[in-house]
Amino acid sequence: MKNIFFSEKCYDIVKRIPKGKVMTYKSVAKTLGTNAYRVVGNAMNKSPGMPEMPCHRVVKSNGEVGGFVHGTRKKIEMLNMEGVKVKNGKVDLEEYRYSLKSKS
DNA sequence: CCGTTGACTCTTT
DNA sequence: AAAAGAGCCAACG
Repeated sequence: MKNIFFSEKCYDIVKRIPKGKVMTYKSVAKTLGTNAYRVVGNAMNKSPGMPEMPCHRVVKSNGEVGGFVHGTRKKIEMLNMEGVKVKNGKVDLEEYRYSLKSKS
């Protein structure tokens, strides 16, 4: 039993997203066993900036990139560099959506 | 305990 | 299709 903040769990999940894949805020929250998609976003925003923190691989459910500290546009370019093709500011979730069980 | 805050999501107009 | 409203829930003061 780990008594860590919800945010910490989010970071753990996000860090597990493989390159070239993306996860929606909702999926991350679901993986953590809750529907607090908002808290996931908040957690990313207040992200400590730890290394290997691909917060840019977390997107909205409708495929939009969402927000980013350096700007949404920057995030899109990063995703493209990772191999995720972003069309008109959107990601093909059908192709890049990634699922992960938060089994310890 | 209560109110505010959010890088969200879904439904209705 | 685009906009507005309602709903979701942890962290903070």
